[in-house]
Parts: sequence; C-alpha cells; structure tokens
Amino acid sequence: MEFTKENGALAVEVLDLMFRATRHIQHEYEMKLESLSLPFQLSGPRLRLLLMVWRAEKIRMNELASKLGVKPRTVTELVDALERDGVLQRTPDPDDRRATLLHLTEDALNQITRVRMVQMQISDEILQNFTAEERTRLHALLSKFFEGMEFDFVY
Amino acid sequence: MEFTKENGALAVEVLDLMFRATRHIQHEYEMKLESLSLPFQLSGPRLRLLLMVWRAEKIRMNELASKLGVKPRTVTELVDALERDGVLQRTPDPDDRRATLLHLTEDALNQITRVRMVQMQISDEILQNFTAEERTRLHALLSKFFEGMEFDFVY
DNA sequence: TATTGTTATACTCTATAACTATA
DNA sequence: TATAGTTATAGAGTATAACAATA
Repeated sequence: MEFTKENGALAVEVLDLMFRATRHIQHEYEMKLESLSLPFQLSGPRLRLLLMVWRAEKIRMNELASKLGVKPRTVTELVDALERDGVLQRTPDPDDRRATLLHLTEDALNQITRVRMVQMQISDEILQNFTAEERTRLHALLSKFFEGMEFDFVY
Repeated sequence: MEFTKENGALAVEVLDLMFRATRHIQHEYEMKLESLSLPFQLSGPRLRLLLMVWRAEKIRMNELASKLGVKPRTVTELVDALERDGVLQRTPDPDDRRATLLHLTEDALNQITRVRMVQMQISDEILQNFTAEERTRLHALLSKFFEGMEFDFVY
C-alpha cells in the first residue's frame, strides 16, 4: 500500500485506538489482579514473567530476558521481587556455573491453576462485547503484526 | 456469551496477543520518535499530552489529567519536563486564579506539522502488512472495547 | 575474549498525602 | 468547605556501565 496522507491518517487512528484500548484494558486487568488476594502481588509484568517460567518449567535468566523483550538487568529486578514474595527460586545451573536457573516454588505451583482460571475470567469479561467470531477475527488481525518476523518472536 | 474454559482460553489468547503487539509497536514507535532529532525529546506519553494540548489550543491541567486518564500530579510532572524543553507554557487562567492553562510554544507549533507527518509515516510503516480494508476492520473491532461507555471516554 | 548475572546508578511514568491559594 | 495545582515522597519498570566469575 502506497503512502498518502489519507493512508497515514487512517494508520494513526488505528494505532491510537489500539494504544488507548490497551491502556484501558491494562488498567482493568491490573485492578482485577490486585483484588484477588493471592499470597503474592501480581502486576502485569510480573504475571508475564511468572507464566513464562511456568511454561518453561525451568529457564535461564538470560533466555527469559530475551523472551520477555527486556534487558537482563530488568529480569534481575523482577526476579528479586518475585523471589522475595516466594513465587520463584534461583538455582545454579549445573551445566554452566555462570548461569542461574529459575523455577516456581511449590507454593506458586499450587496457586497457578487458580491464577490461570482467574486470568481467563478477567479476559472473558473484558471481551464481553465481542462474539466468538469477533474474537477470532481480532486474533487473526493482531497476528498480522508479527507476520514475516524472523525466528520465534515471543514478547 | 456464556463463560466456559474454552471461551476463557480464547479470550486470554486474544488479550495476550494484543498486549504483545502493542508492546512491540510501542518499542518501534518510540525508537523512531527518538531518531527524529526534533528540538525536544518525545516519548509516547509526552507526545500524547502534546497532541492533546495542541488539539485543545489551550486547556487546564485539570481537564488534561482526566482526558489522559492520569492523576493531576502526573500531569505536573510531564508538563515540567515539556516546559523545560520549550514545548509548552503555563499561563494563569484569568477566569479562575487557582487554575493553570497550557498552550504550545511558537517553537512547538512550528514543529507540529512535521511531528504529525512523521507520526503518519511511522504508523503507516508499522501497519505495512495491513490492507486498507484490514485497517478499517481492525479499527472497527478495537472500537468495540469502548462500546457502552458513558460520556466521552478519551484516553 | 566472550558471556552470565550482579552492583551501582539513574530516568520515566505513575501514584498518595499533605499543603497553599483560591473559589 | 471544595477545588486546582503544588511540594514531598515513593514505587514499579526500565535502562546503561562497570565488574566478577566462569566459559
């Protein structure tokens, strides 16, 4: 599609709307997460990290950083907080003594099903105005942002 | 739509994808904004505020806060930075001596056309995988998040 | 020499609470 | 008594740079 002022104006409107919608949704999402009275506090970024560790079972801080799309220093920060809250643990990597492996604590593993279920309920509630077909179409459209992207682009 | 685990799982996937796409886009967007060598630094939140002041011509900090969906204290912070950079100015509101009006500087007004044009180009580039029809459909779907919302919901 | 994760430091965005000046 | 915006303070998320341990 060739660039014209009209195309540009439409593009700005689409992205603007997307940013606004996401802001709005994230507000709601975080408020609902906070009101859960889990044994640990989960913000958006913390939940994202938590679920990534959970899916991997165990993972290096290194790899986690690149999957999250943040710098290793940021992972150190987040992990410090989550370890303090008893959500996950560091263990030395037996294969490389420079590296650190992360895994969830027993406690977090026991809570994870509930967390996932609540996540589904929150998400479903936020999408209450959308039919199943609309959800699928939105998913398909959003996927286009990642089209033609090298390797497994995670975050 | 009735809640089932399947609906919930789809809803989570949709929002997860939306968050990831937005993160990704915001990264690109901010990088491109930075590489513009404007006479002032524009992050996402600063641009958002700047454009809102521009559209209003003049506006109270108060009203701006509610339109941006942030607290007045946050506006003070952002405005401090933008005033330091010569982007906008505070003037006392003649109608209410408690209030402060904001307006763009001459300098910012001279740059704004360029900023808007670049914004269009960046946005168009980010949406390069989307046809005009897909853009319109995405816009329509995203609008649904705001359906049934009271008053003019801005941010 | 390169990589892993840390300490040290800092910046941006955001907020709550207490306060000042005005309404 | 209520409102507009500030000072004072804080916390989350993010980053860069220098460094120690290890590869």
